[in-house]
Amino acid sequence: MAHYRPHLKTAKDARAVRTREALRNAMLLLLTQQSLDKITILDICQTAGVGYTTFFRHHPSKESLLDDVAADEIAHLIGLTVPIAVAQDVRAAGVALFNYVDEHRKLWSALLTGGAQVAMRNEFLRLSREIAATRAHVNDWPPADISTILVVSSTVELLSWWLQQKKPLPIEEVAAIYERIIIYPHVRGDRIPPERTPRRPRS
Amino acid sequence: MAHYRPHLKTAKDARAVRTREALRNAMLLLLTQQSLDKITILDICQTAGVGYTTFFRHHPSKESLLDDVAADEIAHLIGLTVPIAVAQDVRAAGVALFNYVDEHRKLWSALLTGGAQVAMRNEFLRLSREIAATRAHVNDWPPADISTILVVSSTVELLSWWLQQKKPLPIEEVAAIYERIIIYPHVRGDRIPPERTPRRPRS
Amino acid sequence: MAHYRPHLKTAKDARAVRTREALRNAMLLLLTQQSLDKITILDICQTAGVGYTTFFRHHPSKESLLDDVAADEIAHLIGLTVPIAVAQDVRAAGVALFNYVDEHRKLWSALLTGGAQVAMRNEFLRLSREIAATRAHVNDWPPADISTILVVSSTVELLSWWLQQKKPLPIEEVAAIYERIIIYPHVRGDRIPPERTPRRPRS
Amino acid sequence: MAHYRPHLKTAKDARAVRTREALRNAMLLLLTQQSLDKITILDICQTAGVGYTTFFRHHPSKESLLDDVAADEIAHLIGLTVPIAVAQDVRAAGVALFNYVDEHRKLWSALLTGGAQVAMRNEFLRLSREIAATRAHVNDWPPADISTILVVSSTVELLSWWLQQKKPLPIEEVAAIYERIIIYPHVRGDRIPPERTPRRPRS
DNA sequence: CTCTAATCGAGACGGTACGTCGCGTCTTACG
DNA sequence: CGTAAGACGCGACGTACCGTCTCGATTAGAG
Repeated sequence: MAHYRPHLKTAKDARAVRTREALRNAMLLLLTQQSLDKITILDICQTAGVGYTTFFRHHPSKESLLDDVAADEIAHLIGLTVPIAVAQDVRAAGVALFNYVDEHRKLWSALLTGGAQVAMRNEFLRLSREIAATRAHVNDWPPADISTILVVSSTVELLSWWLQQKKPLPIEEVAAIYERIIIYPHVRGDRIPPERTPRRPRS
Repeated sequence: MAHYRPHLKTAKDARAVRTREALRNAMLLLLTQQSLDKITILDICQTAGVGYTTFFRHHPSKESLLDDVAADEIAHLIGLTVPIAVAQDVRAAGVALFNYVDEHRKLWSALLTGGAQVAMRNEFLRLSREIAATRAHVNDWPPADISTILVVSSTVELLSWWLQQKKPLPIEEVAAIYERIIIYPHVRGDRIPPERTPRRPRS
Repeated sequence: MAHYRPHLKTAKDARAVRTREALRNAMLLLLTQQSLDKITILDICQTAGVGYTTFFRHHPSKESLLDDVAADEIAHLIGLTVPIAVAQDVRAAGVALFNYVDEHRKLWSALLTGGAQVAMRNEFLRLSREIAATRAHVNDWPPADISTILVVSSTVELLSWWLQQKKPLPIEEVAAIYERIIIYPHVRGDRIPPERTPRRPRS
Repeated sequence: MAHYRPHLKTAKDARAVRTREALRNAMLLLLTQQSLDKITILDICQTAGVGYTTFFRHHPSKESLLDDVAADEIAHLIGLTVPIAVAQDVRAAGVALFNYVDEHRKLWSALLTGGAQVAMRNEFLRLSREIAATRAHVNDWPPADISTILVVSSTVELLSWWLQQKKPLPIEEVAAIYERIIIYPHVRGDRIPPERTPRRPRS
């Protein structure tokens, strides 16, 4: 967690805990209403019923607070899907992913459609890279880093799009998109060197 | 009026043209040095040798100037690739795309790696949607809009990544990624309904 | 007259004359609506139906235009009253003064109650000093200059006040104030002891 | 809120008090050097060693600061003279007035000859009207309001003139002008026949 | 159960950038 | 080819928000 801890011994002070909670809720509430960079620290404090200075006792910036809110969630999400994906069941991983987001739809709507999408993408990417670094690369093509980038950014885009739909696609369908469009092209076997790739797939 | 918009009939006033050009160049120069939101309107004006107020006679905001710079370029890029892609030659379209960007590497580095990536993605998306709206959808799955979003955002991510590499991949290779990872999953014929998709491609 | 003459040969150009007239009228109109320093040159030009640049062909500043409007009027006013006052008939001078202003009430209201009062006071003072300089001082006490200042500023204040009254005092009465309160203390020549003056002129 | 008004309860905050004092002093210093409307808010802040924004936390405008500076002084001045004048000793009131101004010559020079004369006249008039409203009118002629206006504006003119003289008149003399020319015509109570007043004090 | 020290709220402060307005100059296009 | 339109540089304004700081009130733990 990236937040600033004013005094180590007060980290579990009841008041401090309450303040932190209020700040997180305020951030989430405001994210449902306006874009991250339209939200001012003063807004957050007033929404949270917390003094302006107090904010800085806990976070050096808005982004830090957002990370505080988001990091846990993202870590959870990743922890939910990666193991399944590793076990080669991409379809099940996708379903788990969208199920989880659906169950916390309000939270994720705030995080992904409320103007924090870019920050979320970056945090997501950061965590994903950490995980990717610990694992052997099953494929050397495409290069690992661009794969991570494309998977993460596309996943975020898909989630964001899905959450914004008035009549969202059934989980089955969006998970299929996730699997077929986003993940599948990357995990496909290494049998097709680009230069031998047929120009038109179906020919 | 919020800002003074030069009259249409003076749009070809030599001074105004010169000023606009200076602003565009200044923006591009500054984008190579720092992120968009670190760039100050005053910075732009001083770089361009233009009065602060004059900026607002041409643009209501930095973003507007960036759009002005970017829209032409993006339109050009799209105009370069779409026709080829329509002609079913995705590989050639990719090569044309990366060739063009490579030939204007400095400009595109500024636009994509200088902190304006998000704005570029949005402008790109806007233009792409306009084009998509004019064309019949060859596939109804995945839904057209998410396809557009994923293609555009992934393309921007790939370009951005490619431009940032110290030793960039050869155009052939990056075009292959573009074709195989980004485009191909969307244009693939209806021969592989999701439910029949083998869970493990190589099995 | 203090205005800037762009081209000597155009001084009597019909168009130039028309423009000057339009500017003067616009100034007077605007003075009835707002204070002098709220009036912008652009306001004047638009009201006059004259190009912005054109203003500066005739006047270097708003104040110059105001002087142009006012100087003649003030000179006229002074020319009307001074001779009578010199002839020792202060009462008649006052009546003449207020009669003239009353006959041009609209103009003078603009000049004195429309926010140009200070400028008018200064212009009035300037002209009065010129006249005072040409005349022998009948009294050496109080010092001539402060007498001029007090008479001019008080006269302007009285006129301004009178013009702003919803139910203005009859000319007879205001002329009495002018005579008894403003002029008399300065020209006092012992012949009219103030205590014999009826407190209310008509009594 | 247009500008931030420090809360009443913080009115005695040491920092705020220090800032206000610095602003007042800066205003007075600058008034000795240039006209009020040549003085920039930035000038004031830099002279006071105060942040630009901070100015607006205390005053909505330069004029407001000037009033702040002036109101106390004017109130003091009025408080000094009115009681004596009420006690019918106009001469003593005048002497007290000019004595006080003389003792704070630097301050009053700034206020009256530094380009703030009009603002001072208005503030003076405002306060005088408040006082006049509380008192019975000894005379019904001339009308009370024009009397107040003439006395105030003439007093301000006289003070301003006096302070600008290279060789100022002795207090005795200027107080005589004040009494004979400005006050006497209004309070005329028959007891001090003007013709007995020495035309030149020393004669 | 008080007294002292920490911690909180409130917000004053210096600062940077913004977008606006008006001025007076200077260039340009048009009749 | 002169004149009216208006683009321009400039400087001041007033606002918003930032992050730091000072202050007074509240509270908690030590005596």
